[in-house]
Amino acid sequence: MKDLTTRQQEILTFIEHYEWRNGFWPSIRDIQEQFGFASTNAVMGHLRALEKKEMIERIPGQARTFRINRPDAPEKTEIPEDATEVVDIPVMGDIAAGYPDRVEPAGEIGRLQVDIQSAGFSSRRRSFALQVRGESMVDAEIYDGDMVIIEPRDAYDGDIVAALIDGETTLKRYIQKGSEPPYLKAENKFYPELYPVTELCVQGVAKAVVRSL
Amino acid sequence: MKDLTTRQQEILTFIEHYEWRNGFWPSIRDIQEQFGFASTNAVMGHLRALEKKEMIERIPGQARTFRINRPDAPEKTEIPEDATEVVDIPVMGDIAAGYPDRVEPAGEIGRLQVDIQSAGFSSRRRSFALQVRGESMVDAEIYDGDMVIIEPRDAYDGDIVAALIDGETTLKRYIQKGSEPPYLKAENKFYPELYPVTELCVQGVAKAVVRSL
DNA sequence: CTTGACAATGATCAATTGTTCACCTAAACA
DNA sequence: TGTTTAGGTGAACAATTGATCATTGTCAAG
Repeated sequence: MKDLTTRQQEILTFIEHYEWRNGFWPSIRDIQEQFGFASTNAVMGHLRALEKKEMIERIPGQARTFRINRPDAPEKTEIPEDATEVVDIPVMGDIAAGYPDRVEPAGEIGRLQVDIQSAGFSSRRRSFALQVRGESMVDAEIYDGDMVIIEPRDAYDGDIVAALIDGETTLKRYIQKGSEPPYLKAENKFYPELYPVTELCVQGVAKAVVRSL
Repeated sequence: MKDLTTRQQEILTFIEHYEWRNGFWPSIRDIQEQFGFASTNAVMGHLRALEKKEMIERIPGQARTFRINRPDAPEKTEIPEDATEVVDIPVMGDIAAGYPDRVEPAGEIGRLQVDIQSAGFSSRRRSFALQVRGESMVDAEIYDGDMVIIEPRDAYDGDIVAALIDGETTLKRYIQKGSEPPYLKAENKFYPELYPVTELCVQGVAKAVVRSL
């Protein structure tokens, strides 16, 4: 929290508090009412400011769609004093690092606990884990049976991603040069590159690999 | 999960999954698109069914306002094997069990860990805790300094509630007989009953009391 | 004295989004 | 055979809700 004016801080707090109490985000007019503004535009101004300062994200034109950028969690009051910071991540299924696959089933099949420092990924984002099947990423040191931790977001060139390609999911490196259409590349010379026929939809970017020994 | 048809289960799963991935709830048309329905009404039918079966709650007319009634959590895979199930609840301030009070400050001032079985409250709802000040609830075995765990929801007659009455908050028993206007009652004969002048707004229902010994 | 960030009014517009009406099919049921 | 339940189409409607225009005022910095 740097550079926020009092009002902006108040608005941000209200938005977070509202979500926490209600389970969904407030509308512009909910905020307006809370602060007694006579115009929705007062809220809009503050939201724009908060967005410019990267405290929140929104989806233009869509109702009640906020995302709060917590500046890498104030790391709560660490009551579970036992160890280093550990996050508890749901395992959502498995994913093929090989040839593309049926769409992985939704739903949680287990949980994985990861030490946050050693895994090298930071925030309490909505990450999830997938178990890798196949050998197509071995040159990137990702082996059959490993767990990859996926952070849902857009990919940049070179990221390793979980992607939906032509209706099937797979774990591959994401390649996008200039304005050319992106494609997927295996990290194993025995596997081919994958060019999407109809669609290529990135589900998330791999942030860490966990291997149980 | 009882009595849900396949379709209804699919819809419910999608809604939960969408929230988990995006941080906000889907619109009707988001769901429609996902399942390839030609009409939003197909979704409406299922939502009505899910609501009748009390799997979800919604706020009529408002956008993206879901609430999922998890049938008392499948109590996840208990990886933290150390003890009995413990929940970690934020302490949001204190509350007067006495005469009504200034509005309690927003924001977390500490954390409380509670054994879930012994506290007798179940789900991972959005509960929070408040520290009690005052003696007005002593006949209900709630004493000065106790922590009450509040579950945000509407109150029924007889519930002990954290309520905002005429702009001030207090912890009292909520009385509503028939269609008469509700009022608040202390559990201590030396304290009067409280009838709202302008407003009576229930902030949540007390589900448990925790007393550190 | 002007510039610029911050805060807000008031009115209006347009898109998103929930809701409803009428009507249809197929399976299950009694 | 009629009836109910689940699942769906298609069109239209209206409320919610986000976005934008023009304007006003304050206050501190240059």
